[in-house]
Amino acid sequence: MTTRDSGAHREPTRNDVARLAGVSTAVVSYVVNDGPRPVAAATRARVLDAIDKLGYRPNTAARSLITGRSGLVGLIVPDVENPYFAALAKAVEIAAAARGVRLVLGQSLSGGFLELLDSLAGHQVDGILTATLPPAAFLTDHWIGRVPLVVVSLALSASPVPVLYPDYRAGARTGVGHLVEVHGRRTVALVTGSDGMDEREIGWREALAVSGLSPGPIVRIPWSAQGGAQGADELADRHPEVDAIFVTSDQQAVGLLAGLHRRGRRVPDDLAVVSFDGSLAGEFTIPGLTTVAVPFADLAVAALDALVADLPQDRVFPLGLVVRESCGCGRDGGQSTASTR
Amino acid sequence: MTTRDSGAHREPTRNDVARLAGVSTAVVSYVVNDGPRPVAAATRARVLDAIDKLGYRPNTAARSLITGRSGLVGLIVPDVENPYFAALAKAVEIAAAARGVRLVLGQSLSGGFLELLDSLAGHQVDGILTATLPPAAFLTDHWIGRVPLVVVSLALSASPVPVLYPDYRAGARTGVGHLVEVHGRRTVALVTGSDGMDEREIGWREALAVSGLSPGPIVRIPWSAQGGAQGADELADRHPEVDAIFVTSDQQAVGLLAGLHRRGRRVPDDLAVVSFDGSLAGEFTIPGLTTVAVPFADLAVAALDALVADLPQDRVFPLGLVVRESCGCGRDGGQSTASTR
DNA sequence: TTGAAAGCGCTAACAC
DNA sequence: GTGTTAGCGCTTTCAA
Repeated sequence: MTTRDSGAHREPTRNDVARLAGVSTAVVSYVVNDGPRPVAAATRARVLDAIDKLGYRPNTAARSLITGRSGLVGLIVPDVENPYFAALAKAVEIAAAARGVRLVLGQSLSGGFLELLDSLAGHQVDGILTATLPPAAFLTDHWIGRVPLVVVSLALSASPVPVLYPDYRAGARTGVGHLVEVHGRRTVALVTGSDGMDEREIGWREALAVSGLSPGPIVRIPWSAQGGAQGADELADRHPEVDAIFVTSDQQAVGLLAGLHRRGRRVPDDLAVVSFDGSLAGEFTIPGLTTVAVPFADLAVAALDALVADLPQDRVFPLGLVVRESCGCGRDGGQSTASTR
Repeated sequence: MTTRDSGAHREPTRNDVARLAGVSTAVVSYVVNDGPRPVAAATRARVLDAIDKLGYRPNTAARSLITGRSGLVGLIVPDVENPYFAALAKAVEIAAAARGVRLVLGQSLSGGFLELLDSLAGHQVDGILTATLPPAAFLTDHWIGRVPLVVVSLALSASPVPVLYPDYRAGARTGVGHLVEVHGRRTVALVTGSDGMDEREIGWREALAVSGLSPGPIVRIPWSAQGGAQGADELADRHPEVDAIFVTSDQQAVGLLAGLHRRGRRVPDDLAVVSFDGSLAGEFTIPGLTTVAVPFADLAVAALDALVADLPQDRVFPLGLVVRESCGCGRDGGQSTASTR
């Protein structure tokens, strides 16, 4: 019933393989790593055979000790259960797997950010992706020159490490523009998780300004569905004039939709809603959530590239608009897409 | 702007620390590991000081080479973006972090299960938790005696490795029982992702039998929100007599709710719905989803225990009922809980 | 209480 | 094409 027979099965090593194949250990390495020296076909076959017989599996810890590379990358997110970070983690894991790299996951909710970094670095990860904002002082003082670090999905300016993120500003413009131009909404509220002016807020202002509209009310709430529900209450109570809402995350939108429903405000008839993320959370809401979609896969691939190639440049990614019903588009509007402008 | 100055900063090693502190490398180990030999307070202070000055961080790969333990555990899930597995991954990461262990995440969607296992084992993980069902032959033939493996959240019988899972059967009984006993529903359909009789189906049958009811229709759909929407169509089209639904996952329930809404069936008035999981997905649906809740945290802690202690026993965990509105309980029913019977 | 040294499994010169 | 061998950074036995 138990899994480990405590030592009964010592894992076979390169030595065992060499012995069984009747070759030197170096040759085993050459075969396993496909280099750096050539190996005769017959020899290679013998080695492969021995590997198979023994069930030999290279010890990456030992390899890592020499090469300095572990084939591990760290990903730090606040909370994987959050649909946004779940989508990100999924994409990063896929991109990493495609490179033969494994993902070490760390949640910043379960420990200090710095401890997490140290722990990951101690495990010899080849690099760390963080979607949690590192302490500002930390970035400049402590980390430079250590494990490659890339900040992903956070719009940091003047960062000492590479930063890759969706174009929050253009994305917000797209979403709000849709509300205004396609659906003719005039008073677009912003329901945001940010506690200060951020890129999405700027985009929201810009889209409104382009159409000669002034900004609607701003409702600041936590980055959660719960927060969205609060936002619905605040809007219903204090801003009856609002005819559309741009909300900064799908998760907040889910709570917002539920809250508006409870308050008897109909979406999209009374209030049109456009959200931000393109996560699974908004796929089957009632009504379906129109959302500005982050290109998770592209972001993940590029972030990993930045990590392994150690590319210095920041990158910004264009977003698409996933049109469902909450904006006022009919069911037949389907899931069409328009990219950010 | 870049992170790594290519060799400019060699990571300090135990040797550097020893030299700076004027002690032998062994002493550094004693200090770092707090054993196995005692160290004089003054010496320890010098070592600690040197560690701090140098920013020394033990290389776990090297340590792992000797000790055979890496401080890494693998977690295999089909897809982290799925709210159920996201909840599981979150709980496991938290439980692991509490033990000073890091989580290596593998998604079985992005590669073969066996390759994933081999890859994780190659990285010297101390054990592997899998929420993806391993190939049956594999479990018996290939793995025993290798890295400790624990199957989590899958009800396998007669497994050669430890299996930990929520009590699907009793959980289903609780959910269906609530529909029947509290809300007096008589025709309870089962909307399930399983393609054969599973524990949840048995529980559903049992709960119905207890009340002298015969099983309602069974609708088999994929484990996705999309699948739930299909289920709603099938129910609306072919089973108008149904007055309640027990659905096997929150994610399916989300799609089901949306589908029923689209078809004009009111929940809970026309149809009461109880789901299974207790994930975030059902928290802000319209109406709020009543769901049988998996104790993710307990499961995660126990699974890790099983892994490190190499405990042979299977374990089954009781579930609670999170009561919201989809079952017919009023809003004031609140989020009360009842445990599985 | 401290130090010297063997060696964990592997890679990659370097020699043949 | 293949073999020999010096370490990678670390733990731990054994001796001092």
